[in-house]
Amino acid sequence: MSNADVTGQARNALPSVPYFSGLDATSLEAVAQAAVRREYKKDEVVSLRGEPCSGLYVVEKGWFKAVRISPEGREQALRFVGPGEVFNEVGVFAGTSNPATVVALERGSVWLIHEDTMLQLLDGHPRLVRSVVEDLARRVLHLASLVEDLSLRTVEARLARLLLERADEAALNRRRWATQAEMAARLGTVLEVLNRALHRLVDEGLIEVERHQIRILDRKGLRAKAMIE
Amino acid sequence: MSNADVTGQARNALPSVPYFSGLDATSLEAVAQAAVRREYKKDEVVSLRGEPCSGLYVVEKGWFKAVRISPEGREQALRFVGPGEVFNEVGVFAGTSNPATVVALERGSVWLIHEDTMLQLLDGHPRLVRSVVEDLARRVLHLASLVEDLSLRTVEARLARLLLERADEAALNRRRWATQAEMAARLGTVLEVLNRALHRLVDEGLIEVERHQIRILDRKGLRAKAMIE
DNA sequence: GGCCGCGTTTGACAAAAGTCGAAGACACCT
DNA sequence: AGGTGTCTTCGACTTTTGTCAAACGCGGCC
Repeated sequence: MSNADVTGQARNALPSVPYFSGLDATSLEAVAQAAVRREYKKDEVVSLRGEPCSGLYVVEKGWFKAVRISPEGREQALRFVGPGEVFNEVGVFAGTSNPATVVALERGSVWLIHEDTMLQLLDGHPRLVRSVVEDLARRVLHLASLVEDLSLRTVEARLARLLLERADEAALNRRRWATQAEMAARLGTVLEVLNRALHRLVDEGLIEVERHQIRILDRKGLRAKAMIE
Repeated sequence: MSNADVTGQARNALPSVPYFSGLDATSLEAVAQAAVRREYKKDEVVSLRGEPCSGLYVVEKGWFKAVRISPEGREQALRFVGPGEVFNEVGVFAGTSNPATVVALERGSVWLIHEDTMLQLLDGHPRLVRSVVEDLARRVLHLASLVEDLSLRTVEARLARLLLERADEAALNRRRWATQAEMAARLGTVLEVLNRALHRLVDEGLIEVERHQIRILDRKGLRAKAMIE
């Protein structure tokens, strides 16, 4: 594929990304010119924590996770990122190395934009500034809740919260990669503990677990477990 | 004290705050006009988590802590804030309610700036934008490390890290309000657990605890405990 | 169909963290 | 100097979480 084709693809894909929605045609073109496409297979590492900042990533296709890993190999997921979302912003805007290790959960692709491009773009693009600032503020909010969860709630309560939060209607459809091990990493615990917590909720009749979905039977009961308020 | 006097004070104090260092005279004047001064006694609540966003706070004097509190009353400190620093930015820039409860650790004072003032200021002030964006990115970084700590490290390892991080030279001077209970809240545990961890480090000859300072005897040993790398 | 691999489930156990109750030490106030 | 309240220290105990090892189930592949 020629260079021009790739830029054309970028020109096509980027405007629909919420992050860049406020950009004028000229700037979008500049970003599209500067964007590089990358593809990843399941479990491939996109960026490694501590490495020199590689730039801003925009997800085109597939899902990715950002994690911190302990010396012993335990994993804490910081976030999961899907199509249209952006990651590694923190490294770019704090001017530091990559803030987390990012791994592909399935086959997927991203656009990589060099940090200088982003930093320059910040001047004179008020709508982009708003996007960036709001995005960062929301990330702080999300991490603060994660801290609160880890520090003040049991695994069971965290699980109940997760289920309530992510279940539209009465059921939560699990993606192919959303195994119990991934859920455990998200909640900051291990597979076995999560599994037991899940079954305790089943035994109490609050949820029902099936092949690729979890059904919520008793929202009120879950809320009590979640220790909301 | 008259209104003019108060504004004069603000005009005097704000330019030395790093956050506002990039602002031109006209904008600084606008901020000074809009700033309200507040005083707090020890343990007074400055802003309450979940309440409508009260604006951006700039610390003039004293120390404050931002915390999340569980229904049972356990406390997780998110950060400690001192003179020249800013808090509640996240509520302002995410457009949400107050992200955390903030309490005065000692007698102190702040300047309160209404959120609209800040949001308007963002347009056309590139240096302020840089400050804000970098500040938020650093806050994300800090919380990510806190998450990593809580999830992947024992209390003892967290304590060792805290000591290494905050001990300039070989000693760490504790402020009057830095009791073991506050340290415990910072590390996400309770008084007794922290106390025991502290004494384990003493017994192993890594540190020495005195009235208002902690002396580090063996940096290398501490680093091993901290599980760095 | 039978084998293989991944994800799930289970039990027994170990370790870390949290709770309760109480006593000691110290700093500050009168 | 004595008393009071906060901060610190300690012991015994409970609960929660993590580890290890093994079996099970289901789907895809030869």
